[in-house]
Amino acid sequence: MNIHEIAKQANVSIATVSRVLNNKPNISPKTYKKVMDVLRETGYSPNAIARGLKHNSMNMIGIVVDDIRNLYRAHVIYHLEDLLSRQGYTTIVFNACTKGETLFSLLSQHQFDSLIFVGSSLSTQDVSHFIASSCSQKPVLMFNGYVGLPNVISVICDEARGMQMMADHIYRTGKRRFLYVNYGQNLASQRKLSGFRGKLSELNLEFSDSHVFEAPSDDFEGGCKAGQAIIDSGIPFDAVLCSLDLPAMGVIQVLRQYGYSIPADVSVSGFDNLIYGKLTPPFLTSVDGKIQELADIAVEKLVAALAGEEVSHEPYSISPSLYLGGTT
Amino acid sequence: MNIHEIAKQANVSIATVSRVLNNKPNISPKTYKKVMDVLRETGYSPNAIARGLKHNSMNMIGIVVDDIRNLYRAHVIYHLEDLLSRQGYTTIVFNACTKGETLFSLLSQHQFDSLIFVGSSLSTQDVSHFIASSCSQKPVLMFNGYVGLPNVISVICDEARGMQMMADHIYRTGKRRFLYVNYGQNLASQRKLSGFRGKLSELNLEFSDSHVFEAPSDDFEGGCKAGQAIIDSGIPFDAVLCSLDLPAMGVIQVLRQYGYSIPADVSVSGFDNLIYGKLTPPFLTSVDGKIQELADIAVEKLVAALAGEEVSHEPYSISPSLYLGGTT
DNA sequence: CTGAAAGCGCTTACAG
DNA sequence: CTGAAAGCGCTTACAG
Repeated sequence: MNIHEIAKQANVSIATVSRVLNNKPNISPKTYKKVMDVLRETGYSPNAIARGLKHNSMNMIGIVVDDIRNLYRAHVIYHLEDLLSRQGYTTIVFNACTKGETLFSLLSQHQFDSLIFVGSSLSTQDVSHFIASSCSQKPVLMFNGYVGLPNVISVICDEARGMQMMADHIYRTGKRRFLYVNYGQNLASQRKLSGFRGKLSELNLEFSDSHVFEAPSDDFEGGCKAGQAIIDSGIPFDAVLCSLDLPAMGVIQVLRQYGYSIPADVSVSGFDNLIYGKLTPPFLTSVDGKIQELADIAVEKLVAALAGEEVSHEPYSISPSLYLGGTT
Repeated sequence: MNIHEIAKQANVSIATVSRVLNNKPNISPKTYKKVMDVLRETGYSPNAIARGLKHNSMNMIGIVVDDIRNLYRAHVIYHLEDLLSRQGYTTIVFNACTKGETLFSLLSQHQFDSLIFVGSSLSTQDVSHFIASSCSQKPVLMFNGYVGLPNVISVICDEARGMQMMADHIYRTGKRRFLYVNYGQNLASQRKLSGFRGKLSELNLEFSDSHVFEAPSDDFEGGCKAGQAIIDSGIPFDAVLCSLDLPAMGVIQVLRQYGYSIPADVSVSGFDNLIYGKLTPPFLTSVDGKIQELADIAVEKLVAALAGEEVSHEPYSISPSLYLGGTT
């Protein structure tokens, strides 16, 4: 069923059918009705590919994410898809972790209107090169990431500030000996750690590299190992700030095994405020990155750019908030 | 940059460029090299939309899911995307929960090669009607769902069997007074409950409708409320089987508050074996639906169907396995 | 207000 | 082995 058949049945030209289909002006009511009736009868829906060829766009936006099984990212993708679909865009998610070398070739094969990279783990040299060489003509969005190119919009959560707020909050509860559990080396983790360091020095608290513990993985298990390392280090402490929720759960687990009471003996905090921290009380105190709000802003800026508006390429940053659970 | 420019630069016809692009036979090595050189120089990549118009397919598969923020579904989507992209298909995820009335019109606008519905919450009359009326010519896959139409492939986890295995396991640990926490009325929850009932009657254990408690939501909170209802009912019990992991966590939480020791006084089990149950010991005993295995089979069948092979429309079912944590 | 025609960027018989 | 031409299903100036 194509536009020619509709035209034949309605006794008009395909141009007229097309006009009805696209709500163009200058159609006589009689003709409009005649075509509409056939459209309804046949349940015809126009071929999006042909339409896309004409417009050189299928209103599709590619979203690249490391691995959607991560709950934070699943939330981001969910909101981006929701907001963009309301604007008439279709989103296509690529899990970078399964693509390897083929990722960039996949991305260039499609005629995407725009690309979104979710998570600072994707603010890499490779991605930057790719955008510069194959994607410099269309708007690109880094969600919680940054790449210094003129066509790239960045929206980020001010993680440094989040960590400062958290350290400040825990300080006010009376704790003074802070440890830090980090995971990874991407931009987000660097921002978190530097915010934390800054606040501690502002508070005149002792802090050195030996107070930073690295979780070997960004999950519960990784947190357990970091917790064990903390115990083994023999360093005295009464607060452990973690750069992610899941490792924080592991840390709590190990500290409890060693007889520490949370938060009486030790305060523990996470980052992202995911449901993971709310499955058993006391709920995990965490930094909330306001995913939905960030997604709102991101989509607004991207849609403006897609409409041809000039947009600032200064990274736009929002301040997170604190979720106060029972672990601090 | 289009095929005409490449042809001009290489001094051949567009037909020849197209042949090189598609690795067609009957090209002289000399011509091949000439074209290849230009292709490489320019970094040209063919317009997928134009190609799609010719083939009337862009090798795209729509995936419909209620809400990708659910971890079980995120895992399913992840594996489907991975497997299908290896077969050259691009997947497009629609979160049905945000689409409302527009879902079906969105699905028909695109020229998808196939549609996948993930989760038994989508095995509805509406979906069935839609497939019958607008999608009867292409293969459709119900992932852990079922619709009785000739072009629909179904792969399902045998949840009834999973619940039987779980009841049997708990029975062997000596428990005799079973309660059940249900959520929702979809096919999966019905299969779980009926499997559970069947096993109990086989074991000659007392069981009635008053032993089934409904979680008002499929999350931790819903489980807490079901747990409270169990306490309030005054019914004696030493095992609570839950139809999902998250509510099981809530049940455990409330039972602990009332002084029950898990699993000494009460065994509690979940379903799906997600990470939620592994954030604090004892880990939640749960039924593992073998998502990855199911996805493998699903994609294999779908790809066969897309290649035109006749496939059986009998639902294909795999047996889950038990993950034995510390709550039973 | 309506239609004939060109064209979007490819692929693929067909002819040579 | 290669090219000219038709055609995929639309949209959109252009002419009337």
